[in-house]
Amino acid sequence: MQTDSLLKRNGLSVTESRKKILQLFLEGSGALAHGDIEKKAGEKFDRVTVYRTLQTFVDKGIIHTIPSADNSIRYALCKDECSEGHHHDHHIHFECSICHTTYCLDDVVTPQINLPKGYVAGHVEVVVEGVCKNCK
Amino acid sequence: MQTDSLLKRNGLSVTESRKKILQLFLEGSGALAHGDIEKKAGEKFDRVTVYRTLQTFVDKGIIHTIPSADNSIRYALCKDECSEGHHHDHHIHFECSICHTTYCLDDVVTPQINLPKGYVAGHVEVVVEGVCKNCK
DNA sequence: TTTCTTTTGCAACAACGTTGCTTTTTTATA
DNA sequence: TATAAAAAAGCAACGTTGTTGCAAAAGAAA
Repeated sequence: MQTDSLLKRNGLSVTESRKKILQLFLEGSGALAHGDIEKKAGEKFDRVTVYRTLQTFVDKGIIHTIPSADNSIRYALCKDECSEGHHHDHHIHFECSICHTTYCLDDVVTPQINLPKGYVAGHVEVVVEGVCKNCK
Repeated sequence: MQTDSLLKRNGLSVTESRKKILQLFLEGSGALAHGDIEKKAGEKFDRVTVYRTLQTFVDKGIIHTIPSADNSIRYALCKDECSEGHHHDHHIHFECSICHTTYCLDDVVTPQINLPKGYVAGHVEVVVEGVCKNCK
């Protein structure tokens, strides 16, 4: 099973909730917010478990967070380069203003930004809002 | 008074709370989260008033929101080009990972992003995380 | 000043997120 | 495969954040 090996590879014990939540990320195309997961998991798990599982996955580099301007952080699967305590999500994110799906555009890398003197750049987040290919 | 005319120019009645909150934005350099405002306004206003005032300011194009990955939207003053229902904040934002101040870098415009076929870009948000000039 | 309109504050509530602790599940090991 | 140790889940309780309806207060207009 795909989920089992992914969990084991990251040094996590294999539990029902972790498998289920990971499955949701693997089968869906878009990013998921905490609320989406609670709904899709079908009242099967406690809210607390969902919070803790998401946190664990972020810590292990299995998923990453996507910033938003509406106070609802979304999460999406990381590609292979991520590992514990070290995210490498150099791609940009796209939010469809019609269907509200959030996509990781893995092939579009974040641009180089020229900052004013004195500022040192670390991580760059780019979120593009617009209309996705399914909603045109 | 600066605040009064700014409010009037935007068709808003001049009230104590609006003046005070606007003042906070005018005198500070960084962006403010709802919580910051509640603290700085010194228990003078009801939480609800702060929420409603911020919403009103956003609607009128006086302030704009800055997305974040930590569930705490920040707000900052718009430049003159913004108006009701029409924000023009084409600048990028910078979050210092040491002092946690969020700056609007008004002179750095958002880059052009090449999206995959089928995606139509609307607004582009760029948030750079790093070390600011005061914390180096 | 008086009237009308807008905004504020309050109360109540709903959603979101966290923590400590007990029970259950998973893992490791015999 | 049975058992002990470790890890995770569930539960309850709580604090914070954000929303709504309505009465009281403040601001605008005349």
